[in-house]
Amino acid sequence: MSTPSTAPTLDEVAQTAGVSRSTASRAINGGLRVSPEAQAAVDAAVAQLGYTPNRAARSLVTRRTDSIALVVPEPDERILTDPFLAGAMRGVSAALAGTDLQLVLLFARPDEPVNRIVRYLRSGHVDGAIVASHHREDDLEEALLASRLPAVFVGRPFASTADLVYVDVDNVEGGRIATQRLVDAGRRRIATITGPQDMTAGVDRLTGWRQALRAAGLATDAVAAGDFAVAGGAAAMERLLAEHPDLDAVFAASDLMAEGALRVLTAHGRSVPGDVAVVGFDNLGVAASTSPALTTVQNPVVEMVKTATDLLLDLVAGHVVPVRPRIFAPRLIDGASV
Amino acid sequence: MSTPSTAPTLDEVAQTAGVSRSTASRAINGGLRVSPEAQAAVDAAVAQLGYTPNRAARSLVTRRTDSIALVVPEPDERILTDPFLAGAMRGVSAALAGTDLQLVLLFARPDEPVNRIVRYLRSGHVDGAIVASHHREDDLEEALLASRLPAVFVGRPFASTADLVYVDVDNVEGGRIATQRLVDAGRRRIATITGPQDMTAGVDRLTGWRQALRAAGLATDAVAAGDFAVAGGAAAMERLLAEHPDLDAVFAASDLMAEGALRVLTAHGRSVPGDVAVVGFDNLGVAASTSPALTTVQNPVVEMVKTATDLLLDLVAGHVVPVRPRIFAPRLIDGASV
DNA sequence: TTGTAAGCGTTATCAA
DNA sequence: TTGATAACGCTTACAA
Repeated sequence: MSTPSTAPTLDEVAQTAGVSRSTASRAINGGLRVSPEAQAAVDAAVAQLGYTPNRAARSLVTRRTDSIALVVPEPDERILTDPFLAGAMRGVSAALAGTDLQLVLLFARPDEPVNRIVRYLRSGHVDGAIVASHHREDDLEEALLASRLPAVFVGRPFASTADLVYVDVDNVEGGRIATQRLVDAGRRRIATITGPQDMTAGVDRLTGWRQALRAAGLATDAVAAGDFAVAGGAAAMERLLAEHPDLDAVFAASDLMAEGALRVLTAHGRSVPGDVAVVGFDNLGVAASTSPALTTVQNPVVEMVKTATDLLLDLVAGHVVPVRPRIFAPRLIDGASV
Repeated sequence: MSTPSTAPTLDEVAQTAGVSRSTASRAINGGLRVSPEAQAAVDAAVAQLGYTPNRAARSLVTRRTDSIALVVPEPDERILTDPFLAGAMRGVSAALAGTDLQLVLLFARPDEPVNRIVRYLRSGHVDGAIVASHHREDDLEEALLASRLPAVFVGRPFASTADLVYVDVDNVEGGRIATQRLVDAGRRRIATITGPQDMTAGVDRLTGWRQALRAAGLATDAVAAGDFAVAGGAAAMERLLAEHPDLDAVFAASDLMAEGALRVLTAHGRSVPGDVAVVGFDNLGVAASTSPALTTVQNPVVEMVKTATDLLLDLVAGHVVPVRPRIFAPRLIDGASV
């Protein structure tokens, strides 16, 4: 009669404890309205049998899964090694530390229809979702909105912003203060290496760069497209040097790209900051370890994502959450590259 | 009567399609033994209602969840930005691409009892688990073994190896060929920067280094402990230079540590490879972008994890999988640092 | 090929 | 405080 291959059920716990299934259930879930004796008996039975509640059965009736998703675009090298994603994971993880919620990481593979992810999200596997660093063509936004699943975006979405809850750093302002720093340092030929233009962070930081230059009456034609990664930054720097050999400063929209730019500048015999000043963006570990250390803009990813998670938990709990962006202020971090 | 707030159920689909619930179920799950007409009617109903099966209900009866876990030690900066984890994710993701299985990333937080993770794994949320880069004190090994959940380890576990399925690269051999390369290049004072000694990869690579040096009759006393990360590698290099100023080569047990070492060497005015030759380990993107590019050892993480995932899927399917390690051969990659 | 009916393991309602 | 009992939404023999 001993079949240890099957996991123990609530019924067996109840039987072992000598109480009814309902009492056992109550004892296990907080122990409200259950006598000390019954509680003790159930606790003992649980320990003895090594009982673990079956989540499927539980969530079938409670309609909760006690896990939330972090949706990330594609599982490629660039995304996965970007400190932004690392920060996002740490933020979620930190926000979930107190609770007994689990984090589920979902990759929205670019080669598959977005509705695969949406189907997964809708099928009741998670109570809510945090969507990070999505691209324009994703249109996860409408799909999620339509699904009515509690969701919070990290980074301003392209569309439907009126109905979506999101957190973000003020990327325009970030680009502006980064560039202003270069202007203040007396630089006059200031280039930029942009982020992907299908992400709002890429677009906004470029806008900030432009604003600062216009305000200073400087030219805004030295632009090279990057992809937030090191190699892309290096390639962009090569192009900039070829097309604008007179440049005396560069604002790179990510520290990784700035790192690539530094290498290229060094290889071309341009000293930093002597010949060319460089400002990056993110300050997520990379900036401090380049040489020279980068002057950069603080991107408070961990705090942002922590906030996003807290918001999501509120939504999941059914609380009313005002639908307005939570915008974090960027802050200039001084390094030795300006 | 229209309550769009509740998700449509199989019953509604069946009703709309004019068939029984079982026929609807069959049509949705592969369509075996269902007439073309019924199939068409069900398909239409599904589309019209936007039906998604409730996973909890389904897995309650099938006892499958169609998702597998990737268990990673702690969500700290070091782990998250390590290309190893990125490679692992890509490997799992690639292996899962054909299937409709989902990847669930789980962090085994170090400050919490390991049985939290085990409880989660046991509670029926996933069909199996891949455990990557675990530490000695984790004792996830016994816990998982006891839980009878299908599991495959990436990286040789410390204990119970007889009963565990795992994949790994031959780290001893990797450390050996890396060091042999330095010996062959005529280096005689060869130091090493080790990985964490609570991980088998760290221990084994050090063993390989020692083997090569002993075989060559060289001293094995220039050892500095690192942590696989850049900063740790840099600190270790500083110590090595202080204690063994005569060293002419370094084997770093990871490319990230090698990168840190390169910086320190440069800062101390030691040329690479002129004064000091350097060999790293991993070749997961970092090696190619340092200057000089690193000579390193290929760590086939993506393939390894892909294999691990395939094994796991076999286990989950109930196939008999021989319990023996799958060991991948390391390969020396030539850079310009030797 | 189709439908009936019996669960899967929980939680929640309600009377005792 | 406790214990029957009825869901929750689905799959799957089994019978038709």
